[in-house]
Amino acid sequence: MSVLRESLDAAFRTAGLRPTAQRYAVLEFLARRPRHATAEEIFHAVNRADPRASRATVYNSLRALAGVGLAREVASEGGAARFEAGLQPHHHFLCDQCGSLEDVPWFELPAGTGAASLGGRAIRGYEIVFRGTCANCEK
Amino acid sequence: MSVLRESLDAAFRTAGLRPTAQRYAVLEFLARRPRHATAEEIFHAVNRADPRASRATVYNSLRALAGVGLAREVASEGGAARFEAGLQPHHHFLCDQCGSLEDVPWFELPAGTGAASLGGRAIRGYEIVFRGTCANCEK
DNA sequence: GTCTAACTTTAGACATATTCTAATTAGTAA
DNA sequence: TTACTAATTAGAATATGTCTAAAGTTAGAC
Ligand SMILES: [Mn+2]
Ligand SMILES: [Mn+2]
Ligand SMILES: [Zn+2]
Ligand SMILES: [Zn+2]
Repeated sequence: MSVLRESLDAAFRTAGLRPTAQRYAVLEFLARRPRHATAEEIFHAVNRADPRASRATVYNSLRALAGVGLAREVASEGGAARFEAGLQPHHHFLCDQCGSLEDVPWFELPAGTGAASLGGRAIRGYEIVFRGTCANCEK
Repeated sequence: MSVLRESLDAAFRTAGLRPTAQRYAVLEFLARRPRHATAEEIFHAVNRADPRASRATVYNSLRALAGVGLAREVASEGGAARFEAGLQPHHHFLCDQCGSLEDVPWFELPAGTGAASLGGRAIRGYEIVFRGTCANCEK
C-alpha cells in the first residue's frame, strides 16, 4: 500500500468517513493533479483504471470529501462546478479575457480588517477572488 | 416616464446598449431587489406584468448588462447562477449551514496587501468571500 | 415619416450539469 | 459469519443554460 494511500486512509478515519475505493480514487486524483477539476474530468480520470466510479459516486464522494474538509468546491462563474483538494488555503484569480481560474498564494487579511462589517456571524474562513487580465492575456 | 426608467435609459445610452423593454425590466428588477436572484426568479418576476421576456432574453439581457457593468454574476457554489445590479462593490458571506449568500459592506484591502503574489497580472478588482455561520443559524 | 441595416426577441429544441431512485454491493463491529 | 448500515450503481429525471431561424424592434439616413 502506497504512502499516499496510507495517509489518505488516516485522513478518512480521522474524519469519520468510510474509506472506499471510489473515494480514494477521487481524492487521490485531486491531490495529484493540477487543480480545479470538473466532476466530468474526475469521472473520466478515475475510470481510466479500475475501480470504476459512477457519475453519482463522483458527486457523492466530492460532497463527502468537502463535508470533512478534504476537498472543496471553488466558487466560480458559469459552467460546471470545479473542485480541488482542500489542502492549503489560497486565493483565486479569474481572468476576464480567457476565463482561466488561477491560484494565488495565501496571505492573511491584516488583523481586524473589516471586522466591523461582520457582526453577528461566526467567520470560519475567507478567500479573496481577484479579477483582471492574466499574465498570458496581458502579453 | 418614471425617474428610475430615465436613469436606466441614460445608463443604457452611456453604455452603448440599445434600451429595450426587456432589458429595462431585468435591470429594474435587480435594482429594486437587494438580492441575489437566479435567472429563473428574474424570468418569473419580469413576466408577472407585461412585457414578457423569454428565458433566452433573460440570459441575453443579463449577459449584456454584465458586459457593461450594470449587473454582475456573483461567484457562487453549486446550483443556478445568481445575479445582482452592479451598483456598489461589496463583499459576500456564505453560510455553511443554510447556504444563504449575504452582502458584506465594502472595505478596501490595505494598500499593497498581497501585491507580491500577483505579479504579471493586471488586477481590475477583487472581492472577499467569507464563510461561516450566519447570524440566523448562529442562534 | 419612410426606408434599410443591424440588433434583439422569441419559442422551443438542444446541450450540459447535477440529483434522484431502487436494487445491489461493500464496510463495520459483534 | 452474520446483521446492520452506508455506499455504489445505471440510468431516469430534473435543473440549468445555449442555440436556431423566423419575426419584431431600434437607429440613423434620407
Ligand atoms: Mn485553487
Ligand atoms: Mn451581493
Ligand atoms: Zn487570460
Ligand atoms: Zn445560515
